[in-house]
Amino acid sequence: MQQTTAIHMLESLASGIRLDIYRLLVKHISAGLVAGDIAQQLELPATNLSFHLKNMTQAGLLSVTQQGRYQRYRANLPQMLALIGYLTEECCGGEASACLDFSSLMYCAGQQCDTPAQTISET
Amino acid sequence: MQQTTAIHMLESLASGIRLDIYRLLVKHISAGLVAGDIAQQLELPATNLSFHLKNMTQAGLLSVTQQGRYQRYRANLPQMLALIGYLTEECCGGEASACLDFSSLMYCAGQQCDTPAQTISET
DNA sequence: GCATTAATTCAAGATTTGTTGTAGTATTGA
DNA sequence: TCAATACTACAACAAATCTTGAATTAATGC
Repeated sequence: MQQTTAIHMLESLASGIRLDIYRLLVKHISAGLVAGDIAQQLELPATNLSFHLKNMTQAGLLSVTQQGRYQRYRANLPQMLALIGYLTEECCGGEASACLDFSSLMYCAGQQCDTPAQTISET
Repeated sequence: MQQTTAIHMLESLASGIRLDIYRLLVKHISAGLVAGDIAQQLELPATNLSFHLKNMTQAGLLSVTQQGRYQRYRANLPQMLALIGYLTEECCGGEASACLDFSSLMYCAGQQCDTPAQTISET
């Protein structure tokens, strides 16, 4: 990963609204959400949401597919994994796995999930 | 992790200089580096480096220990892991490990490494 | 064709951020 | 005590970012 790519991703995520958008889309990793749904769930004006969605898409955080007049957004998890790899590169002199401990974390990565995430329960 | 904490970490990392600092300190995960060494390796004026180190420390990305008149900085990897957990929370409806694939990544996490990283070879 | 809905683009103002130079604090060693 | 070193704090200007409202494009259904 290039440095500029990482910066764009981090800049994009470093905003309360965009962080909410990203985390919401991670919860709906397989199906994604259309812009209107996101606007409704996060109570954002369409104009402002559109600004942030464009920002995140250009940063590579999200992918978009058009469905008629709807735009369906999804979190780009492989790209997030690449960012994490960039951030932790060359740790322990290249022997990264030497001090790895992810057991207590709740992740979801690799390719898209095959198990659809339909249960929405954000407080 | 609170949202404000995550934002501060991401804001802090979303800068070319601070990203370089962080990655450099990840390479020296166990021993860390004093401010002067960082300034020398990244060719930064002391004033500017100090500004960024303070920013990163306040964001929780780095830890500092005083050694005489030197300040030794280290990357706070557990905090980075917490951030990653926050970003990927509730993926796949809570069944995060269902679609996990970290095999191709180079990580270093958990507590500090026990194997010192002395080999410095940034191009 | 025409009205409606979904989403984006554009311009403008307020806020925030980054860099630099100067000054200041604190530790070291003679 | 004095000078040198390591690092930090402050002020100020230039640059980038966020939000909002009005206008625009595109797809749908009658």
